Amino acid sequence: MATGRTHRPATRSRGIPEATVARLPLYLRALTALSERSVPTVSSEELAAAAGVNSAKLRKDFSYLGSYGTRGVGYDVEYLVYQISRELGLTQDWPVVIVGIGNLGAALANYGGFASRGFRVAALIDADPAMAGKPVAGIPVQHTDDLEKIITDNGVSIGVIATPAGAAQPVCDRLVAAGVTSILNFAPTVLSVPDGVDVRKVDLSIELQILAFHEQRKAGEESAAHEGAAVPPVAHDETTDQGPDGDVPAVMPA
Amino acid sequence: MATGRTHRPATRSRGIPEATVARLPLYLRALTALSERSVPTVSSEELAAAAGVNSAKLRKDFSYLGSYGTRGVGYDVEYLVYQISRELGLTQDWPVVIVGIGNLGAALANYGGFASRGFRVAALIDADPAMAGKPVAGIPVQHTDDLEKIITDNGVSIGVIATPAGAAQPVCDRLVAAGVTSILNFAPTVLSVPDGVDVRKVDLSIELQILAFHEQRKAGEESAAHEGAAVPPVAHDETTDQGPDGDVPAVMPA
DNA sequence: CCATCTTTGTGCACGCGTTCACAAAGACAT
DNA sequence: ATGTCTTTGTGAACGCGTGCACAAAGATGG
Repeated sequence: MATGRTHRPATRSRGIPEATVARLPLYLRALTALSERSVPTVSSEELAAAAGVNSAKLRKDFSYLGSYGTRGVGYDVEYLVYQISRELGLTQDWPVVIVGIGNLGAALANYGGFASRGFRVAALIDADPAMAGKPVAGIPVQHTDDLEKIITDNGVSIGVIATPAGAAQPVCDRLVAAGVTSILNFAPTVLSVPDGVDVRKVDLSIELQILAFHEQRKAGEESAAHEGAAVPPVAHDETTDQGPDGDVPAVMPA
Repeated sequence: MATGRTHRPATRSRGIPEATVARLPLYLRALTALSERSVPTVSSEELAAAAGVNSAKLRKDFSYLGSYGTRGVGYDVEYLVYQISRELGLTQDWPVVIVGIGNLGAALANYGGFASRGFRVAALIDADPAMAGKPVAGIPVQHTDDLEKIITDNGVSIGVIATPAGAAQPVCDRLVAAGVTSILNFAPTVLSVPDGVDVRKVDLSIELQILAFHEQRKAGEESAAHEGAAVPPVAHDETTDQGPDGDVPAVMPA
Protein backbone atom coordinates (compact mmCIF):
# COMPACT_ATOMS: atom_id res chain seq x y z
CA MET A 1 0.00 0.00 0.00
CA ALA A 2 1.15 3.34 -0.27
CA THR A 3 0.24 5.42 2.57
CA GLY A 4 -2.51 7.82 2.33
CA ARG A 5 -5.20 8.45 4.79
CA THR A 6 -5.68 11.12 7.30
CA HIS A 7 -7.68 10.80 10.42
CA ARG A 8 -10.80 8.79 9.97
CA PRO A 9 -13.33 9.96 12.54
CA ALA A 10 -14.62 6.46 12.63
CA THR A 11 -17.85 7.39 10.99
CA ARG A 12 -18.69 4.66 8.63
CA SER A 13 -19.78 6.17 5.35
CA ARG A 14 -23.20 4.92 4.55
CA GLY A 15 -22.55 1.78 6.48
CA ILE A 16 -19.69 0.67 4.28
CA PRO A 17 -16.50 0.24 6.31
CA GLU A 18 -13.52 2.16 5.10
CA ALA A 19 -11.52 -1.03 4.85
CA THR A 20 -14.11 -2.45 2.51
CA VAL A 21 -14.13 0.64 0.33
CA ALA A 22 -10.38 0.33 -0.01
CA ARG A 23 -10.79 -3.19 -1.33
CA LEU A 24 -13.59 -2.54 -3.79
CA PRO A 25 -11.20 -1.26 -6.47
CA LEU A 26 -9.27 -4.48 -6.06
CA TYR A 27 -12.34 -6.59 -6.66
CA LEU A 28 -13.33 -4.38 -9.53
CA ARG A 29 -10.05 -4.95 -11.26
CA ALA A 30 -10.29 -8.70 -10.89
CA LEU A 31 -13.88 -8.66 -12.09
CA THR A 32 -13.00 -6.54 -15.07
CA ALA A 33 -10.40 -9.07 -16.09
CA LEU A 34 -12.97 -11.85 -15.81
CA SER A 35 -15.46 -9.80 -17.76
CA GLU A 36 -12.98 -9.38 -20.57
CA ARG A 37 -12.61 -13.12 -20.72
CA SER A 38 -16.38 -13.36 -20.86
CA VAL A 39 -16.61 -15.36 -17.67
CA PRO A 40 -20.29 -15.21 -16.69
CA THR A 41 -20.15 -15.99 -12.98
CA VAL A 42 -17.55 -16.36 -10.31
CA SER A 43 -17.55 -17.81 -6.81
CA SER A 44 -16.32 -15.91 -3.80
CA GLU A 45 -13.49 -18.38 -3.55
CA GLU A 46 -12.25 -17.79 -7.07
CA LEU A 47 -12.66 -14.06 -6.97
CA ALA A 48 -10.97 -13.84 -3.61
CA ALA A 49 -7.98 -15.71 -4.98
CA ALA A 50 -7.79 -13.39 -7.96
CA ALA A 51 -7.94 -10.33 -5.73
CA GLY A 52 -5.53 -11.74 -3.21
CA VAL A 53 -7.85 -11.74 -0.23
CA ASN A 54 -9.68 -14.13 2.03
CA SER A 55 -12.98 -15.40 0.65
CA ALA A 56 -14.86 -14.81 3.88
CA LYS A 57 -13.69 -11.24 3.87
CA LEU A 58 -14.80 -10.80 0.31
CA ARG A 59 -18.25 -12.13 1.03
CA LYS A 60 -18.58 -9.87 4.02
CA ASP A 61 -17.45 -6.93 1.95
CA PHE A 62 -20.09 -7.67 -0.67
CA SER A 63 -22.70 -8.11 1.98
CA TYR A 64 -22.34 -4.42 2.79
CA LEU A 65 -23.35 -3.61 -0.75
CA GLY A 66 -26.33 -5.92 -0.74
CA SER A 67 -27.08 -9.49 -1.65
CA TYR A 68 -25.80 -9.66 -5.15
CA GLY A 69 -24.84 -13.31 -5.21
CA THR A 70 -26.72 -16.51 -5.87
CA ARG A 71 -26.19 -19.33 -3.42
CA GLY A 72 -24.90 -22.43 -5.02
CA VAL A 73 -23.72 -20.46 -8.04
CA GLY A 74 -21.72 -17.39 -7.19
CA TYR A 75 -21.78 -13.83 -8.44
CA ASP A 76 -22.77 -12.55 -11.84
CA VAL A 77 -19.62 -10.87 -13.12
CA GLU A 78 -21.23 -8.16 -15.21
CA TYR A 79 -23.75 -7.27 -12.60
CA LEU A 80 -21.15 -7.06 -9.89
CA VAL A 81 -18.89 -4.89 -12.04
CA TYR A 82 -21.79 -2.53 -12.45
CA GLN A 83 -22.73 -2.49 -8.80
CA ILE A 84 -19.22 -1.86 -7.57
CA SER A 85 -18.60 0.79 -10.20
CA ARG A 86 -21.76 2.52 -9.15
CA GLU A 87 -20.87 2.27 -5.50
CA LEU A 88 -17.46 3.76 -6.12
CA GLY A 89 -18.96 6.50 -8.23
CA LEU A 90 -17.16 5.38 -11.37
CA THR A 91 -20.24 5.54 -13.53
CA GLN A 92 -19.78 9.23 -13.73
CA ASP A 93 -17.03 11.33 -15.19
CA TRP A 94 -14.47 12.73 -12.77
CA PRO A 95 -12.35 15.53 -14.17
CA VAL A 96 -9.04 15.77 -12.34
CA VAL A 97 -6.16 18.20 -12.52
CA ILE A 98 -2.54 17.31 -11.95
CA VAL A 99 -0.43 20.06 -10.45
CA GLY A 100 3.33 19.79 -10.77
CA ILE A 101 4.43 18.31 -14.07
CA GLY A 102 7.85 16.97 -13.21
CA ASN A 103 8.87 13.39 -13.73
CA LEU A 104 6.13 12.09 -11.51
CA GLY A 105 3.45 14.43 -12.80
CA ALA A 106 4.25 13.41 -16.34
CA ALA A 107 4.13 9.76 -15.40
CA LEU A 108 0.73 10.28 -13.86
CA ALA A 109 -0.50 12.15 -16.91
CA ASN A 110 0.55 9.23 -19.06
CA TYR A 111 -0.84 6.62 -16.73
CA GLY A 112 -3.55 4.68 -18.50
CA GLY A 113 -5.27 3.48 -15.37
CA PHE A 114 -7.09 6.76 -14.97
CA ALA A 115 -9.02 7.23 -18.17
CA SER A 116 -10.22 3.66 -18.12
CA ARG A 117 -12.02 4.20 -14.85
CA GLY A 118 -13.96 7.36 -15.32
CA PHE A 119 -11.16 9.72 -14.48
CA ARG A 120 -10.37 12.34 -17.06
CA VAL A 121 -7.28 14.48 -16.87
CA ALA A 122 -8.87 17.86 -17.40
CA ALA A 123 -5.68 19.83 -17.10
CA LEU A 124 -1.98 19.78 -16.27
CA ILE A 125 -0.67 22.69 -14.26
CA ASP A 126 2.89 23.73 -13.55
CA ALA A 127 4.55 26.77 -12.03
CA ASP A 128 7.35 26.85 -14.59
CA PRO A 129 6.51 29.35 -17.34
CA ALA A 130 8.77 27.43 -19.68
CA MET A 131 6.45 24.44 -19.43
CA ALA A 132 3.37 26.41 -20.42
CA GLY A 133 1.90 25.24 -23.68
CA LYS A 134 4.20 22.28 -23.88
CA PRO A 135 2.13 19.15 -24.41
CA VAL A 136 2.53 16.26 -22.00
CA ALA A 137 0.58 13.13 -22.74
CA GLY A 138 -1.17 15.12 -25.43
CA ILE A 139 -2.38 17.75 -23.02
CA PRO A 140 -0.87 21.24 -23.02
CA VAL A 141 0.54 22.30 -19.68
CA GLN A 142 -1.00 25.43 -18.23
CA HIS A 143 0.49 27.91 -15.82
CA THR A 144 -0.32 28.01 -12.14
CA ASP A 145 -1.70 31.52 -12.51
CA ASP A 146 -4.77 30.08 -14.16
CA LEU A 147 -5.35 27.41 -11.55
CA GLU A 148 -8.55 28.85 -10.14
CA LYS A 149 -10.09 29.43 -13.53
CA ILE A 150 -9.21 25.93 -14.68
CA ILE A 151 -10.81 24.36 -11.62
CA THR A 152 -13.96 26.39 -11.96
CA ASP A 153 -14.38 26.06 -15.70
CA ASN A 154 -13.96 22.31 -15.63
CA GLY A 155 -15.90 21.65 -12.46
CA VAL A 156 -12.94 19.82 -11.01
CA SER A 157 -13.39 18.36 -7.55
CA ILE A 158 -10.38 16.07 -7.45
CA GLY A 159 -6.83 17.38 -7.54
CA VAL A 160 -3.52 15.56 -7.71
CA ILE A 161 -0.49 17.24 -6.21
CA ALA A 162 2.87 16.17 -7.59
CA THR A 163 4.84 19.28 -6.78
CA PRO A 164 7.98 19.60 -4.66
CA ALA A 165 7.30 19.53 -0.93
CA GLY A 166 7.56 23.26 -0.50
CA ALA A 167 4.88 24.08 -3.02
CA ALA A 168 2.39 21.48 -1.86
CA GLN A 169 0.59 23.37 0.88
CA PRO A 170 0.15 26.62 -1.05
CA VAL A 171 -1.10 24.68 -4.06
CA CYS A 172 -3.39 22.69 -1.82
CA ASP A 173 -4.83 25.86 -0.32
CA ARG A 174 -5.54 27.27 -3.74
CA LEU A 175 -7.12 24.07 -4.96
CA VAL A 176 -9.39 23.92 -1.94
CA ALA A 177 -10.28 27.59 -2.20
CA ALA A 178 -11.22 27.03 -5.82
CA GLY A 179 -13.56 24.22 -4.93
CA VAL A 180 -11.55 21.00 -4.91
CA THR A 181 -12.73 18.66 -2.16
CA SER A 182 -10.53 15.61 -2.72
CA ILE A 183 -6.78 15.62 -2.98
CA LEU A 184 -4.29 12.93 -3.83
CA ASN A 185 -0.95 14.09 -2.47
CA PHE A 186 2.36 12.76 -3.73
CA ALA A 187 4.45 15.45 -2.08
CA PRO A 188 6.21 14.41 1.12
CA THR A 189 4.30 16.81 3.31
CA VAL A 190 1.43 16.67 5.73
CA LEU A 191 -1.25 18.83 4.21
CA SER A 192 -3.70 20.65 6.39
CA VAL A 193 -7.12 21.14 4.93
CA PRO A 194 -10.48 22.28 6.25
CA ASP A 195 -13.14 19.79 7.25
CA GLY A 196 -14.97 18.26 4.39
CA VAL A 197 -11.89 17.90 2.25
CA ASP A 198 -10.42 14.44 1.75
CA VAL A 199 -6.72 13.94 1.46
CA ARG A 200 -4.97 10.74 0.56
CA LYS A 201 -1.23 10.52 0.56
CA VAL A 202 1.11 8.37 -1.45
CA ASP A 203 4.68 8.44 -0.33
CA LEU A 204 7.17 6.41 -2.25
CA SER A 205 10.00 6.65 0.22
CA ILE A 206 7.78 5.68 3.14
CA GLU A 207 6.93 2.43 1.42
CA LEU A 208 10.58 1.66 0.95
CA GLN A 209 11.32 2.46 4.56
CA ILE A 210 8.69 0.03 5.71
CA LEU A 211 10.20 -2.63 3.49
CA ALA A 212 13.62 -1.83 4.90
CA PHE A 213 12.33 -2.36 8.40
CA HIS A 214 11.13 -5.85 7.60
CA GLU A 215 14.20 -6.56 5.56
CA GLN A 216 16.40 -5.65 8.49
CA ARG A 217 14.29 -7.81 10.73
CA LYS A 218 14.72 -10.79 8.45
CA ALA A 219 18.45 -10.28 8.38
CA GLY A 220 18.60 -9.91 12.14
CA GLU A 221 16.57 -13.03 12.71
CA GLU A 222 18.75 -14.98 10.40
CA SER A 223 21.98 -14.06 12.08
CA ALA A 224 20.38 -14.52 15.48
CA ALA A 225 19.49 -18.01 14.44
CA HIS A 226 23.14 -18.54 13.73
CA GLU A 227 23.65 -17.59 17.32
CA GLY A 228 26.49 -15.39 16.27
CA ALA A 229 23.99 -12.59 16.21
CA ALA A 230 26.03 -9.85 14.71
CA VAL A 231 22.97 -7.67 14.99
CA PRO A 232 21.06 -8.49 18.11
CA PRO A 233 17.39 -8.50 17.23
CA VAL A 234 16.51 -6.69 20.34
CA ALA A 235 19.48 -5.24 22.05
CA HIS A 236 18.56 -1.93 23.47
CA ASP A 237 20.53 -0.47 26.24
CA GLU A 238 20.24 3.12 25.48
CA THR A 239 23.04 3.85 27.84
CA THR A 240 25.57 1.85 25.95
CA ASP A 241 24.73 2.31 22.36
CA GLN A 242 23.39 5.63 21.46
CA GLY A 243 25.19 8.17 19.44
CA PRO A 244 22.93 11.15 18.97
CA ASP A 245 25.20 12.42 16.35
CA GLY A 246 27.02 9.37 15.18
CA ASP A 247 26.30 8.54 11.64
CA VAL A 248 22.67 8.89 10.96
CA PRO A 249 21.62 8.75 7.37
CA ALA A 250 21.22 11.86 5.43
CA VAL A 251 17.63 12.70 5.61
CA MET A 252 15.43 14.97 3.74
CA PRO A 253 13.94 18.25 3.16
CA ALA A 254 10.47 18.61 4.48
CA MET B 1 -3.42 5.66 2.34
CA ALA B 2 -2.27 4.31 -0.72
CA THR B 3 -2.50 0.69 -0.88
CA GLY B 4 0.30 -1.52 0.06
CA ARG B 5 0.37 -4.45 2.30
CA THR B 6 -0.01 -8.02 1.53
CA HIS B 7 -0.47 -10.78 3.94
CA ARG B 8 0.42 -9.73 7.40
CA PRO B 9 0.50 -12.96 9.34
CA ALA B 10 -0.26 -10.94 12.39
CA THR B 11 3.20 -11.59 13.62
CA ARG B 12 4.22 -8.48 15.35
CA SER B 13 7.78 -7.90 14.34
CA ARG B 14 9.86 -7.68 17.39
CA GLY B 15 6.92 -6.38 19.35
CA ILE B 16 6.48 -3.32 17.20
CA PRO B 17 2.98 -3.17 15.73
CA GLU B 18 2.76 -2.89 12.00
CA ALA B 19 0.70 0.26 12.29
CA THR B 20 3.45 1.84 14.31
CA VAL B 21 6.13 0.86 11.82
CA ALA B 22 4.10 2.52 9.09
CA ARG B 23 4.13 5.77 11.03
CA LEU B 24 7.80 5.83 11.95
CA PRO B 25 8.83 7.27 8.57
CA LEU B 26 6.31 10.01 9.15
CA TYR B 27 7.84 10.92 12.48
CA LEU B 28 11.27 10.68 11.02
CA ARG B 29 10.42 13.18 8.35
CA ALA B 30 9.03 15.65 10.86
CA LEU B 31 12.01 15.18 13.13
CA THR B 32 14.44 15.70 10.31
CA ALA B 33 12.82 18.99 9.50
CA LEU B 34 13.17 20.05 13.13
CA SER B 35 16.74 18.88 13.16
CA GLU B 36 17.55 21.06 10.20
CA ARG B 37 16.16 24.01 12.02
CA SER B 38 18.37 23.07 14.95
CA VAL B 39 15.46 22.57 17.29
CA PRO B 40 16.93 20.66 20.25
CA THR B 41 13.84 19.10 21.80
CA VAL B 42 10.21 18.61 20.92
CA SER B 43 7.15 17.58 22.89
CA SER B 44 4.86 14.80 21.81
CA GLU B 45 2.18 17.38 21.22
CA GLU B 46 4.27 19.45 18.84
CA LEU B 47 5.71 16.51 16.97
CA ALA B 48 2.32 14.90 16.65
CA ALA B 49 0.94 18.05 15.10
CA ALA B 50 3.84 18.16 12.64
CA ALA B 51 3.32 14.56 11.67
CA GLY B 52 -0.42 14.89 11.51
CA VAL B 53 -1.30 12.36 14.18
CA ASN B 54 -2.73 12.18 17.66
CA SER B 55 -0.21 12.85 20.43
CA ALA B 56 -1.31 9.88 22.53
CA LYS B 57 -0.75 7.64 19.53
CA LEU B 58 2.68 9.08 18.98
CA ARG B 59 3.68 8.50 22.58
CA LYS B 60 2.46 4.95 22.46
CA ASP B 61 4.32 4.40 19.23
CA PHE B 62 7.54 5.66 20.79
CA SER B 63 6.95 3.55 23.85
CA TYR B 64 7.38 0.47 21.68
CA LEU B 65 10.88 1.66 20.83
CA GLY B 66 11.82 2.39 24.41
CA SER B 67 11.73 5.31 26.77
CA TYR B 68 13.49 7.94 24.80
CA GLY B 69 11.74 10.98 26.20
CA THR B 70 12.25 13.12 29.25
CA ARG B 71 9.16 13.90 31.29
CA GLY B 72 8.50 17.56 31.62
CA VAL B 73 10.72 18.28 28.63
CA GLY B 74 9.99 16.14 25.62
CA TYR B 75 12.16 14.26 23.18
CA ASP B 76 15.69 15.04 22.08
CA VAL B 77 15.36 15.56 18.35
CA GLU B 78 18.78 14.30 17.26
CA TYR B 79 18.65 11.28 19.47
CA LEU B 80 15.19 10.35 18.28
CA VAL B 81 16.19 10.76 14.65
CA TYR B 82 18.97 8.32 15.27
CA GLN B 83 16.85 5.81 17.12
CA ILE B 84 14.10 5.75 14.54
CA SER B 85 16.58 5.56 11.69
CA ARG B 86 18.24 2.65 13.36
CA GLU B 87 14.94 0.96 14.03
CA LEU B 88 13.89 1.30 10.43
CA GLY B 89 17.23 0.01 9.27
CA LEU B 90 18.15 3.24 7.55
CA THR B 91 21.60 3.41 9.05
CA GLN B 92 22.68 0.91 6.49
CA ASP B 93 22.87 1.08 2.74
CA TRP B 94 20.05 -0.54 0.81
CA PRO B 95 20.77 -1.14 -2.85
CA VAL B 96 17.56 -1.32 -4.87
CA VAL B 97 16.82 -2.09 -8.48
CA ILE B 98 14.01 -0.60 -10.48
CA VAL B 99 12.58 -2.82 -13.15
CA GLY B 100 10.57 -1.23 -15.92
CA ILE B 101 11.90 2.15 -16.97
CA GLY B 102 8.83 3.75 -18.46
CA ASN B 103 7.43 7.05 -17.34
CA LEU B 104 6.96 5.85 -13.82
CA GLY B 105 10.23 3.99 -13.56
CA ALA B 106 12.07 7.08 -14.75
CA ALA B 107 10.23 9.20 -12.24
CA LEU B 108 11.24 6.82 -9.49
CA ALA B 109 14.84 6.80 -10.64
CA ASN B 110 14.86 10.57 -10.44
CA TYR B 111 13.07 10.71 -7.14
CA GLY B 112 15.30 12.32 -4.57
CA GLY B 113 13.58 10.82 -1.58
CA PHE B 114 15.39 7.56 -2.00
CA ALA B 115 19.05 8.40 -1.92
CA SER B 116 18.58 10.65 1.04
CA ARG B 117 17.32 7.82 3.18
CA GLY B 118 19.86 5.13 2.69
CA PHE B 119 18.38 3.75 -0.49
CA ARG B 120 20.72 3.55 -3.42
CA VAL B 121 19.49 2.85 -6.91
CA ALA B 122 21.93 0.11 -7.86
CA ALA B 123 20.50 -0.50 -11.29
CA LEU B 124 17.74 0.26 -13.74
CA ILE B 125 16.42 -2.66 -15.73
CA ASP B 126 14.17 -2.69 -18.78
CA ALA B 127 13.08 -5.29 -21.28
CA ASP B 128 13.39 -2.96 -24.25
CA PRO B 129 16.76 -3.48 -25.96
CA ALA B 130 16.54 0.05 -27.30
CA MET B 131 16.72 1.35 -23.75
CA ALA B 132 19.90 -0.52 -22.93
CA GLY B 133 22.79 1.76 -22.21
CA LYS B 134 20.64 4.84 -22.27
CA PRO B 135 21.20 6.79 -19.09
CA VAL B 136 18.22 7.67 -16.92
CA ALA B 137 18.86 9.82 -13.89
CA GLY B 138 22.54 9.32 -14.62
CA ILE B 139 22.32 5.57 -14.48
CA PRO B 140 22.60 3.46 -17.61
CA VAL B 141 19.63 1.18 -18.19
CA GLN B 142 20.48 -2.49 -18.37
CA HIS B 143 18.66 -5.27 -20.13
CA THR B 144 16.41 -7.75 -18.39
CA ASP B 145 18.63 -10.59 -19.51
CA ASP B 146 21.18 -9.57 -16.92
CA LEU B 147 18.67 -9.27 -14.09
CA GLU B 148 19.95 -12.20 -12.07
CA LYS B 149 23.55 -11.17 -12.35
CA ILE B 150 22.76 -7.60 -11.36
CA ILE B 151 20.88 -8.73 -8.27
CA THR B 152 23.62 -11.05 -7.20
CA ASP B 153 26.55 -8.77 -7.90
CA ASN B 154 25.03 -5.88 -6.02
CA GLY B 155 23.58 -7.85 -3.16
CA VAL B 156 20.17 -6.38 -3.85
CA SER B 157 17.38 -7.45 -1.56
CA ILE B 158 14.79 -4.82 -2.45
CA GLY B 159 13.24 -4.59 -5.88
CA VAL B 160 10.84 -2.06 -7.35
CA ILE B 161 8.52 -3.22 -10.11
CA ALA B 162 7.26 -0.51 -12.44
CA THR B 163 6.53 -2.66 -15.46
CA PRO B 164 3.24 -3.10 -17.29
CA ALA B 165 0.82 -5.44 -15.54
CA GLY B 166 1.58 -8.38 -17.75
CA ALA B 167 5.28 -8.39 -17.05
CA ALA B 168 5.01 -7.96 -13.31
CA GLN B 169 4.61 -11.56 -12.16
CA PRO B 170 7.40 -12.99 -14.35
CA VAL B 171 9.73 -10.21 -13.26
CA CYS B 172 8.73 -10.76 -9.68
CA ASP B 173 9.49 -14.48 -9.95
CA ARG B 174 12.92 -13.78 -11.35
CA LEU B 175 13.68 -11.19 -8.70
CA VAL B 176 12.69 -13.57 -5.94
CA ALA B 177 14.61 -16.45 -7.47
CA ALA B 178 17.67 -14.22 -7.62
CA GLY B 179 17.44 -13.40 -3.95
CA VAL B 180 15.20 -10.36 -3.59
CA THR B 181 13.05 -10.60 -0.47
CA SER B 182 11.20 -7.28 -0.53
CA ILE B 183 9.22 -5.91 -3.42
CA LEU B 184 7.54 -2.60 -4.01
CA ASN B 185 4.97 -3.16 -6.72
CA PHE B 186 3.55 -0.36 -8.85
CA ALA B 187 2.00 -2.65 -11.43
CA PRO B 188 -1.74 -3.16 -11.13
CA THR B 189 -1.49 -6.84 -10.38
CA VAL B 190 -1.68 -9.09 -7.38
CA LEU B 191 1.73 -10.69 -7.10
CA SER B 192 2.10 -14.10 -5.61
CA VAL B 193 5.32 -14.73 -3.79
CA PRO B 194 6.66 -17.42 -1.50
CA ASP B 195 6.63 -17.02 2.25
CA GLY B 196 9.32 -14.80 3.59
CA VAL B 197 9.02 -12.30 0.79
CA ASP B 198 7.39 -8.97 1.54
CA VAL B 199 5.34 -7.20 -1.05
CA ARG B 200 3.94 -3.72 -0.80
CA LYS B 201 1.70 -2.36 -3.46
CA VAL B 202 1.15 1.17 -4.61
CA ASP B 203 -1.74 1.64 -6.95
CA LEU B 204 -2.44 5.10 -8.24
CA SER B 205 -5.85 4.42 -9.67
CA ILE B 206 -7.05 2.72 -6.52
CA GLU B 207 -6.34 5.85 -4.55
CA LEU B 208 -8.36 7.91 -6.96
CA GLN B 209 -11.23 5.45 -6.82
CA ILE B 210 -11.35 5.71 -3.06
CA LEU B 211 -11.45 9.48 -3.34
CA ALA B 212 -14.22 9.21 -5.90
CA PHE B 213 -16.25 7.13 -3.50
CA HIS B 214 -16.09 9.80 -0.82
CA GLU B 215 -16.58 12.53 -3.34
CA GLN B 216 -19.74 10.90 -4.57
CA ARG B 217 -20.94 10.51 -1.04
CA LYS B 218 -20.41 14.18 -0.34
CA ALA B 219 -22.35 15.13 -3.44
CA GLY B 220 -25.16 12.79 -2.48
CA GLU B 221 -25.36 14.16 1.01
CA GLU B 222 -25.46 17.69 -0.20
CA SER B 223 -28.35 17.19 -2.55
CA ALA B 224 -30.10 15.05 0.01
CA ALA B 225 -29.77 17.87 2.48
CA HIS B 226 -31.53 20.15 0.06
CA GLU B 227 -34.27 17.61 0.19
CA GLY B 228 -35.21 18.53 -3.32
CA ALA B 229 -32.44 16.23 -4.35
CA ALA B 230 -32.09 17.36 -7.90
CA VAL B 231 -29.38 14.81 -8.30
CA PRO B 232 -30.27 11.60 -6.56
CA PRO B 233 -27.32 10.27 -4.65
CA VAL B 234 -26.93 7.37 -6.93
CA ALA B 235 -29.98 6.64 -8.93
CA HIS B 236 -29.75 3.80 -11.38
CA ASP B 237 -31.52 0.71 -10.47
CA GLU B 238 -31.10 -1.96 -12.86
CA THR B 239 -33.83 -4.43 -12.59
CA THR B 240 -34.12 -4.73 -8.92
CA ASP B 241 -33.11 -1.69 -7.16
CA GLN B 242 -31.50 -1.01 -3.95
CA GLY B 243 -30.66 2.39 -2.90
CA PRO B 244 -31.33 2.89 0.76
CA ASP B 245 -29.16 5.87 0.36
CA GLY B 246 -30.64 9.12 1.31
CA ASP B 247 -29.60 10.07 4.71
CA VAL B 248 -26.18 8.77 5.56
CA PRO B 249 -24.62 10.04 8.73
CA ALA B 250 -21.96 12.49 7.94
CA VAL B 251 -18.53 13.29 9.04
CA MET B 252 -15.54 12.91 6.97
CA PRO B 253 -11.94 12.38 7.22
CA ALA B 254 -9.91 15.41 6.68
C1' DC C 1 -41.34 -33.42 -4.92
C1' DC C 2 -37.52 -34.76 -2.42
C1' DA C 3 -32.63 -35.36 -1.60
C1' DT C 4 -28.23 -33.71 -2.21
C1' DC C 5 -24.75 -30.59 -3.18
C1' DT C 6 -22.79 -26.04 -3.67
C1' DT C 7 -22.03 -21.46 -2.23
C1' DT C 8 -23.68 -17.43 -0.09
C1' DG C 9 -24.55 -14.46 3.87
C1' DT C 10 -23.67 -13.69 8.68
C1' DG C 11 -23.50 -14.40 13.92
C1' DC C 12 -19.83 -14.67 16.88
C1' DA C 13 -15.42 -14.41 18.91
C1' DC C 14 -10.96 -12.69 18.89
C1' DG C 15 -7.16 -9.53 18.34
C1' DC C 16 -5.17 -5.25 16.85
C1' DG C 17 -5.19 -0.38 17.00
C1' DT C 18 -6.87 3.87 18.96
C1' DT C 19 -7.97 6.89 22.53
C1' DC C 20 -8.67 8.40 27.13
C1' DA C 21 -7.12 9.63 31.35
C1' DC C 22 -3.93 9.59 34.96
C1' DA C 23 -0.07 8.30 37.87
C1' DA C 24 4.83 8.66 37.75
C1' DA C 25 8.95 11.15 36.59
C1' DG C 26 11.66 14.72 36.03
C1' DA C 27 12.61 19.98 35.60
C1' DC C 28 12.68 24.05 37.93
C1' DA C 29 11.87 27.61 41.38
C1' DT C 30 11.88 28.85 46.04
C1' DA D 1 14.27 19.81 50.47
C1' DT D 2 9.89 20.68 49.17
C1' DG D 3 6.36 22.08 46.11
C1' DT D 4 4.65 23.09 41.64
C1' DC D 5 4.39 22.47 36.87
C1' DT D 6 5.05 20.07 32.65
C1' DT D 7 5.09 16.09 29.88
C1' DT D 8 5.93 11.32 29.41
C1' DG D 9 4.59 6.45 29.55
C1' DT D 10 0.90 3.25 30.03
C1' DG D 11 -3.27 0.67 32.03
C1' DA D 12 -7.69 0.07 30.56
C1' DA D 13 -11.76 0.54 27.74
C1' DC D 14 -13.57 0.59 23.36
C1' DG D 15 -14.37 -0.08 18.47
C1' DC D 16 -13.15 -1.80 14.05
C1' DG D 17 -11.65 -5.44 11.12
C1' DT D 18 -10.81 -10.31 10.41
C1' DG D 19 -11.74 -15.06 10.12
C1' DC D 20 -14.29 -19.16 11.54
C1' DA D 21 -17.93 -21.95 11.05
C1' DC D 22 -22.51 -22.86 9.96
C1' DA D 23 -27.35 -22.27 8.79
C1' DA D 24 -30.08 -20.71 5.01
C1' DA D 25 -30.88 -20.50 0.11
C1' DG D 26 -30.90 -21.94 -4.16
C1' DA D 27 -29.32 -25.18 -8.00
C1' DT D 28 -29.38 -29.66 -9.75
C1' DG D 29 -30.58 -34.46 -10.45
C1' DG D 30 -33.41 -38.37 -9.78
